[in-house]
Amino acid sequence: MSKSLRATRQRHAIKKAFEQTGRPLGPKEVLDLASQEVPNLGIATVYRNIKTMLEQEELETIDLPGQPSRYFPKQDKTSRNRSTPLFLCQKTNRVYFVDPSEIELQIARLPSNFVVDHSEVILYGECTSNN
Amino acid sequence: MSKSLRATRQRHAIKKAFEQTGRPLGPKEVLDLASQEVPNLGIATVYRNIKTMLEQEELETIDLPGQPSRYFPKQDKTSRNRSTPLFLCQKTNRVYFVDPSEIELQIARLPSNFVVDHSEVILYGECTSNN
DNA sequence: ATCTTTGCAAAACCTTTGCACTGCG
DNA sequence: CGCAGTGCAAAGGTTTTGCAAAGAT
Repeated sequence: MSKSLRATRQRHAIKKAFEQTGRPLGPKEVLDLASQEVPNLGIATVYRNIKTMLEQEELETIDLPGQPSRYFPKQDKTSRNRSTPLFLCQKTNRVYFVDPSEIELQIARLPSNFVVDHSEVILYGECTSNN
Repeated sequence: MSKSLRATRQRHAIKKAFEQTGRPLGPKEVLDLASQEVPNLGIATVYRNIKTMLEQEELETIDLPGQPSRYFPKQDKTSRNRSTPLFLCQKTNRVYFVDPSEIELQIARLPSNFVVDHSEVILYGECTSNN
């Protein structure tokens, strides 16, 4: 049984931030966005809500090498899996999802004692324009 | 020309720590190991030396999603290939370098406002035997 | 003697926690 | 009301920086 959650302005604003941007957000990004709606929102509240939403499996963690964790609303389990390619804009430090069908990864011969379970592709570059 | 570096006990102990373990180390691990040789070694000195060694390309950064940065002695200073694929054994948590020639990554069409600089491929799986 | 390097402490970050207060149910 | 949730400030944890002193060349 999941524990009772109350509908607060803060929680609503935080969810809205995730839903409206469509890309993984870090706690500070969430704070900035949600603060527009709830001015005195505290960063601790953001952290606590992210933690709760992770426990509820409403969010998933998006980790990139050398980067602090970001979070994103969990999709329908079929629509996206953990090997979705990611694009990190090195200018804005924003992360975007890349259409997996645009990426082809081929693995030839690895040493026979290596068995691959899954893989991850991360693109680094720059995004122009785009608010 | 590279800037002049002095041979200090601290720097020597830090290099030795990397060379003797043969695996990527984090700053705290380096401190613990090198402190055996230089008791009053400070963590700031470790950070500064790692930074210097990175600039000298004596070390390279090994970053994996969701894990703190570790550092590893660079074998070949001429091949500064930051997109070498990595294999993470999920059983031993060890990282191996994968021969890039065994990996082929093709990127079809991205949104026109995304320009890719470089990419990273991480394979997750298991390695058997191979101490 | 010069000038890099060090140790220490403080600062700068990021994330978590304690606590009294707010406000949902 | 009762108690989950919040804001604030303080506390941890990690990495960086300022500065006087140590030490390599």
